[in-house]
Amino acid sequence: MNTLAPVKVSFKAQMHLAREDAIVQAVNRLLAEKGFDAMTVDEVAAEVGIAKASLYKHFPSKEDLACAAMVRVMRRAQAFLKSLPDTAAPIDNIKAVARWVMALNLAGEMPTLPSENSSLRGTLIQSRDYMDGLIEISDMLGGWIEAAQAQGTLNPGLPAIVVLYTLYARACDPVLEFLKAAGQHTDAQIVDLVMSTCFEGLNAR
Amino acid sequence: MNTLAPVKVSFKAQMHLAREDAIVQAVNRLLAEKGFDAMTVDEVAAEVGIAKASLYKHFPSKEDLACAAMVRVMRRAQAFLKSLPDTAAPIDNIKAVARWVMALNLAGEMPTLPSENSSLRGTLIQSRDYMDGLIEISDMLGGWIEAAQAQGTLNPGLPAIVVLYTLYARACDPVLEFLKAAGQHTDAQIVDLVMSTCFEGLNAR
DNA sequence: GTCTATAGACCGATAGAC
DNA sequence: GTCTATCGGTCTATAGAC
Repeated sequence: MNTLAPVKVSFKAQMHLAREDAIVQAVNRLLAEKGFDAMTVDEVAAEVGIAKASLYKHFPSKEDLACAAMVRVMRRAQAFLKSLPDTAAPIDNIKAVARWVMALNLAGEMPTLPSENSSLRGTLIQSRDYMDGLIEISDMLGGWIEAAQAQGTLNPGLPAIVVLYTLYARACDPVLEFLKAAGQHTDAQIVDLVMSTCFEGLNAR
Repeated sequence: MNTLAPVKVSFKAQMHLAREDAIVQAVNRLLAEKGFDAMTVDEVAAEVGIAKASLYKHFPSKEDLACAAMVRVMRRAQAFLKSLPDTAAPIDNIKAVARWVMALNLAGEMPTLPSENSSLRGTLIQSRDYMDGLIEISDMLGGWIEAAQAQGTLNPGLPAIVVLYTLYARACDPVLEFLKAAGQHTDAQIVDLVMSTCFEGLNAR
């Protein structure tokens, strides 16, 4: 590092980061739109408007590309979680999170989780950034879930892990896109409907 | 057709159908295990124990292969629906269907639906067999849903289409495999838990 | 002159099709 | 068992910024 020209270095680094952010945003969108397998590296390069070779200056593989996008989503979720008031009722925070992820999904910014044996899975679970984020999010949500169950606002008969997984699954619920494709409801109405089925269930009350 | 040897022709046709059934079963299993994109035609041939070329004697493309498997699932669902008593309460029939598809999922026999813009979608919606089955199933379920809402056993505030899509989505709910992977519950317990979250919701009642 | 990004050709492997 | 297309990944030559 040339300490006599700190501005130049900073500027270059800034450019680098800005481009990296543009790349990750594009990957995030494509990942949400078509999934990991269907997304091609050429598409990503085309969408960002840079050469494919330049992509590999930033990320060593397609998996790392997708991983970076997943980490970004994770960080956004962490930021949202931390923005919620600790003084609020845990059930309200849980519902706020559910609404937030559903809105993200409807906005086409929620990558589908690679539940299956994709090559992505291996990269993700080896990524410290991803796993740390996932664990922190799970811990925060888990705390709220148990608190809400103790307060009698969430069904205490359900294991907390079931509630947690259900919330994760709702983030990628295909019902959202089905209803959007049906075109009979606005995005806000769709979120309300799925929130209702998720928390109140299908039964009459 | 040689009408002087009807037995032989029938035998050949039977063999043909038997092999076709073996193929479709294998495709069904692989489709459930890894999804359409990750499934390769070579795998299918290997699993059935026939040459890859032989596959193309039965099905013109990978999409048609998968389509046949989807039609098979659809037919099984239709058969199950028709086995349910018309005299039963509609809500009971709906829940029986939900349990049945969840069990199918846990048994590794429920192909993941191609919600995205997969090449499968096009083939499916152009398939008369698939679409007819889907429509008939949707009609039967839709009738039960509206009847249950009229009886006050299903939440009448939800559009019937939302209930229908929610049931379809639960058939492929990743929560099932998550809980199975967690290994803390038996298949029966998992079905009970997801049935609870689906119909009673996460809220305390 | 040096560094970096670009464009585009290129390679190898995989997998669908026949 | 062969053909061919696609796609992840690499390489080289050119251009431009400093």
